[in-house]
Amino acid sequence: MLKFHEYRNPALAIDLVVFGYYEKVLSVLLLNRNEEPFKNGWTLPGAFLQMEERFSEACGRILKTKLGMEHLFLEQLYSFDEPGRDPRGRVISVTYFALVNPRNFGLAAGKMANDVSWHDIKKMPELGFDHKKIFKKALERLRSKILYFPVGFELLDEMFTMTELHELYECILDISIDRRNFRRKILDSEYIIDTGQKREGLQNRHPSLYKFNKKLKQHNFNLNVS
Amino acid sequence: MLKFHEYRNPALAIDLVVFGYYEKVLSVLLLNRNEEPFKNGWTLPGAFLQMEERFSEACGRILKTKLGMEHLFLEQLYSFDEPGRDPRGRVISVTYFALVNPRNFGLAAGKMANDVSWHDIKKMPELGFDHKKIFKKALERLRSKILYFPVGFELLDEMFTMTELHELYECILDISIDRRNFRRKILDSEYIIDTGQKREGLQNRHPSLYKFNKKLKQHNFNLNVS
DNA sequence: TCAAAAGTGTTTGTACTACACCCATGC
DNA sequence: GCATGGGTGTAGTACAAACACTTTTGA
Repeated sequence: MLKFHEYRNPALAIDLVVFGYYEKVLSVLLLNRNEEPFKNGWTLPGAFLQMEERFSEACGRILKTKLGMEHLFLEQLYSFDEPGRDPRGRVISVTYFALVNPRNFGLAAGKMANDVSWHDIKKMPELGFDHKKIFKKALERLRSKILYFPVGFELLDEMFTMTELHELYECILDISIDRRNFRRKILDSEYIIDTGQKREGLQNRHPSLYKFNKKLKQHNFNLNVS
Repeated sequence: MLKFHEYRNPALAIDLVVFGYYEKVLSVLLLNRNEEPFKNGWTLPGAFLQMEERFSEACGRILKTKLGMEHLFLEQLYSFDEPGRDPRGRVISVTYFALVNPRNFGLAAGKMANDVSWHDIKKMPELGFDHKKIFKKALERLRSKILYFPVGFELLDEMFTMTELHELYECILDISIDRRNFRRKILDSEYIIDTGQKREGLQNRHPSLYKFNKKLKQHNFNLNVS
């Protein structure tokens, strides 16, 4: 009897949607391919799953070797199966999305190596394979997740002002939210803690610096925005 | 150069969590295995993905050949990757959950063929592989989904009373919900339409029969229960 | 006329919305 | 003092929770 992997099986790829937030812009990391198919076109970073490898290990491998990143927030997104999605043959793609603060990886200038760069989600180029679809699904997930889970803290510095958090929400959701109501809701939810410190050196009143409340157990908050 | 599928790839299975609701009990379809591993143990129904097959086609194949069912509500759940989850070798499992009205398939008596049967979700046996984990994830998804999506209609007859819908929600969520507030909320949401007909032959007041409003476009309802 | 379930109404409290106003800082 | 954002307060409203009461049916 054959072992399972000796049968013909579809290849299994892991593809990542890595979101970064910097200077009031939400961006995604894209790779410029240097080989066919889609040579010189943009795609999401990805790799084939190794036989003994876990999904999370493959994600870590991609993040580290292709992007130089480690220990990011990762969440499985969806698995894609269209038979024609890769012109080279049948490839199933298990996708994950990741959140990163670009400043933690020295990519703040907006560019990395020649073949990797951040792209404003509002100015996305054409993407190879079915990666546009994957990207859309990831953005949808991020937008719904941020309403009931403190996802934003992965994207900001360890300490941040209320205004920075507010701008992040408005940017991701692409809506405007009343500054004062947002503030009250976030503070009531106990997701963040006032560090007692202030951001200094600004032209006007020095805002309080907050950090994420890591001890919070219950995620009993719902940002009800229309 | 080798084709992708000529490399060693993990096998890819599709496993299904099929929920059925009948006589105020939420159940899951389980298979009694007649071969190793887990011989004579219970598992979720599943199959290996064929090379040219889509996930949804594999789901349809499992539902039809093993369970004699067709055209069910299906939604992708999650993909599982633990290297040890199948003792025979590396197998990735892409899972789906399905909703079915058992009465539509003549399974109302609670039993089917020798090796397939409904199991009350409150009296689940041990499951082979990592299927307990998959089941738990499916139940979790069902419980969260029912709060903002009219998922229940897949489980009931085409026409149903308000009380039947109410009991379904209480059963799935495993909580009690005020009958009158539930009624108002559901009616306000316009998810269901009064057919004008009544259920007759009961010992007391004849309740209205409703059906799902298929024309409803916007899913603007949120059943806020604690 | 009684029991049981269906259907309707009402009070109360909470939480969100939409605002106005004051405070701290650098210039 | 003034411009600019940060921080606080409040009236109005909508909606959900927690109730009581009436109606319809079969026996």
